[in-house]
Amino acid sequence: MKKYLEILRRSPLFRGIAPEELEQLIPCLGGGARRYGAGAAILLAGTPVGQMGLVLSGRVQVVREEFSGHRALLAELEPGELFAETFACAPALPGGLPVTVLATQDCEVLLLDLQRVVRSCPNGCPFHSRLVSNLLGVLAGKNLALNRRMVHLSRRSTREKLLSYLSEQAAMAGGMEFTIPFGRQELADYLCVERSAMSAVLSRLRAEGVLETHRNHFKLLRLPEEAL
Amino acid sequence: MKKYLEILRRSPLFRGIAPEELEQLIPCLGGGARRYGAGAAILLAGTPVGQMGLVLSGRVQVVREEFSGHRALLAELEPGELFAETFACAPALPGGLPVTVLATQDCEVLLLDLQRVVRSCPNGCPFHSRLVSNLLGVLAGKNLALNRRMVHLSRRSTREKLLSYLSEQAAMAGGMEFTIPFGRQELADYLCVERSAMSAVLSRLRAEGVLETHRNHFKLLRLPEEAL
DNA sequence: CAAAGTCAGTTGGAATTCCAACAAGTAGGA
DNA sequence: TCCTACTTGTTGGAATTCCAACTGACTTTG
Repeated sequence: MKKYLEILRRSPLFRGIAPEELEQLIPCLGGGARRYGAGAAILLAGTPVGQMGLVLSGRVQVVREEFSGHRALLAELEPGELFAETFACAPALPGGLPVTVLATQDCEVLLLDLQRVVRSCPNGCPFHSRLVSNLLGVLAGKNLALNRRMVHLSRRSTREKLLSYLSEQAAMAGGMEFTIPFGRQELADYLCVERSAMSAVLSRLRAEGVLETHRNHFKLLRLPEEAL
Repeated sequence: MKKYLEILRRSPLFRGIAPEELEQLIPCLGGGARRYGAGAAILLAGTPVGQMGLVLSGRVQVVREEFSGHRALLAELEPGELFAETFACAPALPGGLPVTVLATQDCEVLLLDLQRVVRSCPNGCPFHSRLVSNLLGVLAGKNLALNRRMVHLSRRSTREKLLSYLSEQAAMAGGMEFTIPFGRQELADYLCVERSAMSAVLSRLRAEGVLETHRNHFKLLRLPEEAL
């Protein structure tokens, strides 16, 4: 476990807890590192929910088994990232875990029991409250990200979705010129629109003198009313 | 405060905590009820975030002040409901609270400091862990609801959005026949599509023998492939 | 440098959605 | 019952999106 202290210290769950405190905290959470071979199921859909996981090494996929038998990839996680925390925290999921977590390579994960995280431990160790605070922060952060995306998705047209996203980015950057973290296909996926249609809309916006683009770098010249 | 014990007991935050324990817990959270007149601002956008609120009486609106000065109504809350909990739990929101919370009638609100909720109190009162658990549950539940909706919204066409929603409802009801909690306009709003276009799509699905409808009652006869 | 790959933009016809207006059905109150 | 209000379904033309295929610019790699 020692060799993973650095990863833990930077993980969203253990952030802000000093290494020496971590060594004290981990056993107190009953968390042992487990090793999984490539292709193994770490958590299986339909099984009771109670623990969440943290990737220590290797790579992990979260997938949803569709009606049709088709597998939808929901997330691909790197060391330090959390999984299943939402399900572990949700009150009573009927039908058990709605996703499967797979090891795509040989990997090690730390499985944590929610109850142990929430209850302040008998030793009264003071880092629990930081832990809880971090966990709340993770859930709230996801919530905000989902909400932000929802605001864009709820716009009806590609044009409105784009303008909504771009004006948000401008606001976050604090200016009319900014670089976005997506390529065109990724942006189209994020906004749930057709890439080619989006490209056409971007061209139109350029022609209208609304913006200029260079790859991922955007400059908004003026905001049309649709941006709200 | 006594007269609100029943509301507290049923609120998502204090659920599962007995009344006598509540009386012990509330002061320990430093939560005093505050009274606001109709139209007063309970929490103001841009101010630092640190507390969340619980409606005790009256009615409260959460609104977002848009760029344009336009006000978007995000939620309308009744006694027992929580507000601003996501913002209070999110780590460091630059720019302060992104929404304003208004009293639309005379009302009473319990404002709670997140730090007090998270830190197990000096008296070591054991209900904190239940409280934390509840709060995690609230955030996780919102997360799941947002995710569910996102799955539908991310479908490209009205038809796909509808089928996605209806097959989810069927799955939740455990059968091909179920009643949805929305009227047509509300459903269209939830799925972010045009009501009339949606009506047309429903007609087409009926004509294709995919489903039957009677007001809010639906019967799925067979699932086309687009439903995934 | 050439070949292959990737990314953004363009195009055109089919399909869908948007929008406004209207029609038909239902519920509640006078 | 009549009136009114509300909900749902329908329609038609304009606008937009979808989809597949292609072009051209730039990158990577052998």
